[in-house]
Amino acid sequence: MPPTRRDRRVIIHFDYDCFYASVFERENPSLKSMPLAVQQKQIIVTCNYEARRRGLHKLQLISEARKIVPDVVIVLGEELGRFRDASKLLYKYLEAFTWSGKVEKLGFDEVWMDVTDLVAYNQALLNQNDLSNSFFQLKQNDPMAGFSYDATKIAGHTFPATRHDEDLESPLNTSLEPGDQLLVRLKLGSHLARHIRLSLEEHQGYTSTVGISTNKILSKLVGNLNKPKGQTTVLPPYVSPNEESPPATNTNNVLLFLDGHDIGKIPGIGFKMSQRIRNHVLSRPTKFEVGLIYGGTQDSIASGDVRLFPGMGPDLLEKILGGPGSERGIGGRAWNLINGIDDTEVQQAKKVPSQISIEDSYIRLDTMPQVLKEFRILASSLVKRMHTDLLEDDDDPSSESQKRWVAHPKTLRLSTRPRPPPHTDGTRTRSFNRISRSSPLPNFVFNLKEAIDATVEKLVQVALVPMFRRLHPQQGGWNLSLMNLAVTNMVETASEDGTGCGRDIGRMFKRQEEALKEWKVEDRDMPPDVIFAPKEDHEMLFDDGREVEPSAGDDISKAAWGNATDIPTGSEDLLYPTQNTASDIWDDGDDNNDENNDMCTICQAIMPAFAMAAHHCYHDLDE
DNA sequence: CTGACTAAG
DNA sequence: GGTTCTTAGTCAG
Repeated sequence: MPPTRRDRRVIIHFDYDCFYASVFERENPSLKSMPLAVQQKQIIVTCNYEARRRGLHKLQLISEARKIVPDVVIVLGEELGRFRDASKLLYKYLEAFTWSGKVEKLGFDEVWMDVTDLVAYNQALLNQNDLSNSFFQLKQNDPMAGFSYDATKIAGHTFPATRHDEDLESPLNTSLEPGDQLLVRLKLGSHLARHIRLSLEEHQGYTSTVGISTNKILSKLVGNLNKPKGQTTVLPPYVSPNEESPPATNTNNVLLFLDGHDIGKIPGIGFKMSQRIRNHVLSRPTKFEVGLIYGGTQDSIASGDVRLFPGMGPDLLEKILGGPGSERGIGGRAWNLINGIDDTEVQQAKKVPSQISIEDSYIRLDTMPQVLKEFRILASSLVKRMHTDLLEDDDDPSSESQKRWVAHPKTLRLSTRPRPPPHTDGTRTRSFNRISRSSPLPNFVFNLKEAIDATVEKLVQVALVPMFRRLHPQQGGWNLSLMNLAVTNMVETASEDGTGCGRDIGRMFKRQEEALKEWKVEDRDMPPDVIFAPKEDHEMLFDDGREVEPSAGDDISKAAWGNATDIPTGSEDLLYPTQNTASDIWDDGDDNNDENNDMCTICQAIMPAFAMAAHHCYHDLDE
């Protein structure tokens, strides 16, 4: 039994055409007429359509490409900053069209927009007597902002390309069957999509390929039918008329469209899942060429083969896909997907990423000096990324500082991909598995006054080297093919503009944030809820306080920093009270926090117990 | 919370 | 499952 459809939304999916190449063409328009390829390491990650016309394609070896198109222009695309910037700009441009703010990015070059509200508004505006001269209003409060369009026609391509059962040119707007209401909304959606797509090209210089439907997977998949710079709408009917009708695929455009796709092409069904499904449907394991032979499997299974397989349904899929480690409810979700049902919302933009990571791959990385060198390179990029992505201009006139952290990652993670040592019989079981260790992120990385190189060096010594030892306790023998550095576990800093999203979570922490604001370090460089205190065993201890023994601060010695010149010269790395006494910070509510406050034995300052360790560190370093 | 894994571009 | 580099999410313990 196929699940019930809820086609109440209009979703547009944007995919910028050969995005990396387009970024370079924008910077240098003369490239547009030439075959252009973007290189990372030894492969072409993307190329423009002139290059494709001459036989190049994505993920091709550079050497191969040079043979096929000797005069190909190859640009290096390993620095992702320019792509990130362009992606952000285009995202902001698209976001401005929406009323709901439901705009979701996938990677650098894809965006979904939920335009249900704009479409509904403009549907109500239609004049049934003059549909061909309609005006699409882009703003609710400005009847002049918008564009003219012919509401009797759909804009761009459709799936199916021609409709067999109904005349597209003669729609009525009201009191129709649900399917016809859907047609009207998709029509408006297609005109809006075209307008935005052409605006994007005219004003930003990027062409895109667009899909229009009622959910995320259908809009994404259908766009692929006409690329580049095309758009495609999935036409109704989205449901089969009724049970006694002929085979569903004749009358249900969603299934007609989806059934032809390889099962692994359905978004959400990746390699592992499609392999397990294939194994079951073919009732034998899919055979891979065991060696290095390229070509994969010749056993490809269409989505329709799966959907129509005897006994297929959520329960069977649960048996196939379920088990330890699998997502709960995966069977039902997969069943929905192959039926073209995806009720997941288009997510509103998060202002802060939930993770920032930097990685590099290596042919051979097996000595500590090499590792240290790469640590410095990676950590330096990471700290710079944190600056560009997590700092914003501080418009607070009462402060002279210009930047403040919008979020503080709490965790630092080091991942490596060890190359498995050649086994006894010489067979190398190459694995691409990663292993990782994480630790609290030291506060000093938030210090904007220190030079980046100094911050990086400290980070390497106090955090990365210890983590590396936990990851690879052996003295040698390892050889890494990849290292990745990440900061995760973002804690958003309370924002003053009341429009900040995540009010529910904000409310939870509001009281704590308010209280801790007073404990901020100069220029608000520091996270309000994290402190650190060096420990005697050359490892750093970081915590949110309540688990730190009050005596921890006594263990501090300059030796913990390796050498004296690395010691922070001032109090910049430490938290200390700036204005209020601690008592009025913690005594504001029904919670009884009195026992959390302590007085410093040296300077008599009152502060939460958890801050005492760091505070003592401050005194110790002054000696 | 940590660490492994899956999926996506 | 492969190429590169990155992000997001889920699950077990």
